[in-house]
Amino acid sequence: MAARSGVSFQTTSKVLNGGGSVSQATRARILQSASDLGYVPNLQARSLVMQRTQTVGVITSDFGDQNIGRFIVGAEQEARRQGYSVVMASIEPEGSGTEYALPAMMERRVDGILLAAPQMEEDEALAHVLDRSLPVVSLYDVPGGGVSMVGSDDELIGLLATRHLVERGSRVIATVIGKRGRRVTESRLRGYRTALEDAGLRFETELVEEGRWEIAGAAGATTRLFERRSDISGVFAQSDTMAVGVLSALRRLHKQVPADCAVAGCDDMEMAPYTAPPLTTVHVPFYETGAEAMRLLLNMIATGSVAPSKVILPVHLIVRASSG
Amino acid sequence: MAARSGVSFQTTSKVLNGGGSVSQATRARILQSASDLGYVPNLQARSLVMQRTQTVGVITSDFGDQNIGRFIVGAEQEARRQGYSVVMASIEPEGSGTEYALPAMMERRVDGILLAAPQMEEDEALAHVLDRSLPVVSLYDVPGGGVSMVGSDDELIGLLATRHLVERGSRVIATVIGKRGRRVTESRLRGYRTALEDAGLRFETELVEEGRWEIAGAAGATTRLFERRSDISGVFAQSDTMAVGVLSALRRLHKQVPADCAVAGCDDMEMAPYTAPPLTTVHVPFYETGAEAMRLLLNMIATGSVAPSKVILPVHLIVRASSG
DNA sequence: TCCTCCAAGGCGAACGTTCGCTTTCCCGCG
DNA sequence: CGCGGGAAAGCGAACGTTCGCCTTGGAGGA
Repeated sequence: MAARSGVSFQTTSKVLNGGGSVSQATRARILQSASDLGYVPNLQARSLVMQRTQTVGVITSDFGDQNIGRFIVGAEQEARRQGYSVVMASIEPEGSGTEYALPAMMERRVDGILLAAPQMEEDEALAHVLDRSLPVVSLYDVPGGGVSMVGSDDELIGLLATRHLVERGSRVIATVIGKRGRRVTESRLRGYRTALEDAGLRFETELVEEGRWEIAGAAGATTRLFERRSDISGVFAQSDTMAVGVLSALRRLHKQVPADCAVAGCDDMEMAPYTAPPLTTVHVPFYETGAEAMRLLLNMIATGSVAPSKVILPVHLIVRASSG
Repeated sequence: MAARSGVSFQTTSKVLNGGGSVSQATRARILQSASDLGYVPNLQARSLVMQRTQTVGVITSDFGDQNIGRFIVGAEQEARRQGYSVVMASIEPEGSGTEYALPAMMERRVDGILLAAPQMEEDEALAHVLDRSLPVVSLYDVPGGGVSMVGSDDELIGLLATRHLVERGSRVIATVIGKRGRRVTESRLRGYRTALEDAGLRFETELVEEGRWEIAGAAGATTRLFERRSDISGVFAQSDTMAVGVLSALRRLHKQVPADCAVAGCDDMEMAPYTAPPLTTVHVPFYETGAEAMRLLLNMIATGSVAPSKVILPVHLIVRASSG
């Protein structure tokens, strides 16, 4: 292409990204032959010399999951707006990511990494790997800290939902929780407990059942709860997906919602207004969280800073018929 | 690192990817200092000389969408299994992808592209851009053809669902369709029509309403359908998501499902067994479709072939309470 | 007339690899 | 003792860029 317009290839480079001084005539000539020949710049070569790839890595557990999907849409769109591309790696639910995803990202020389996989909380090796002065933002807790985080106040989420159930008159309130031991689970559980105690109600472990974030799991958990205690008049599910399982189990038990038992979830999934009955929930801004996380990451990349920070996005209660 | 173990960097290359002949002693020495120094190979440089990036591009409309999310999980996992990374670009619902996503992929010199965005059907410029002898597989129709496709038989999907409604005794069967003009929509509609005519029922345009793939849209469509015809006793929704909207609207109209009106959807989303009542649907193997598409793409890359082919994956009816 | 200056463009190096060839050295054989 | 051969390692080039610096040539001023 340089040959075709009769100049050195360095001059074409000057034209294509604005630097140097080139006369109007040759500039036009180069641009012309570039489009004639269908020239496509090679980002590999460019980033080899520039030492930056304009690419960020996103490590995620499962974008089949609605919430994580929305995180990622937000993140990807923000990256695109700022001229970055996104390389994705999803890791198995049990996998740590340390052994595959992270090395793959490093080999590709990504400029930064966005972590969107809850199971990385449990990966102790992670903190060690991440010390490499590469900007990293996570949507979940990371062992050892030192990594920036963007998320919502999970304790507040549990508190808002449970307090609402209390205020509408439920006195025996159960909760279906996610995976035990995970930070999200424990925080939301703490909020639930605080709301109960604020209202002078006792926290009882027999009112807590594990649904493992699954619909079927939540349905089973609900059945078990009612086997133990038939006087339950409110259930807080730690996700809307699980709330669907709760509603389904309550139908099978011939409980009227909300007359016999109110239900509240959290996350505010797309279908929440269309469940039977429509689901009371706490809205969590997944899309915004993803976008904000990416914004933070790109900012760290631009400024070269690696100082960890923490951003908390607001949540709010949405009351619908399942508790109204 | 070469310096540290006292050999030329070319020799280290031989060690690291098995070629050439290197003595045990130096091999060990090199491996040792590689791990000491935390050496990470640079894929940019490698692919610059190798002329292949071990990366495929995935262009998608929205992984917030459950179905597309599952496509992509399948595709990503298959890519990973074969040692490929995935670069993602999502395009706006109205956007064509031609102006942003494709150039971005070409600049990154991906080895192949997987198209997972239904709106690309409408992009006439696309066929032109794709002629570049790069392997491409699409999950949706692409104008101009010449691109490999993996998907399901959408006409059969419409046929199975509608025929089931006929067989269970519904005589006036309406359908809530996706976005008009899109191939999926038209194919599923054709299946619906065929099933009706096979049973000697008339196809009536007043029994067809557009839900635009949205829950709210489907709820509105259902309301409009019943305003026109109160004798509808069966509804086929072109997606399970829309079926949720249909069920929600029927509740508001105080119609019993399935007694007054049966409902069937398609896609078999995760929540289908937990709607009220559980949803009859046609299972579509999204995960497998994504995996199969990626398998086909990587195979085209490996063999250097660009001959378009077409793979159709099987679907089957799942009967649940909404029609049972 | 000669010097200076600036615009336009060229040149060489570097980024981190792979690959094909060449060189070195030692060993065994005739 | 000389020679061939093979294992081990080095060397140079190439991939497609960016960047800093150098060269050229013409215009303008003293």
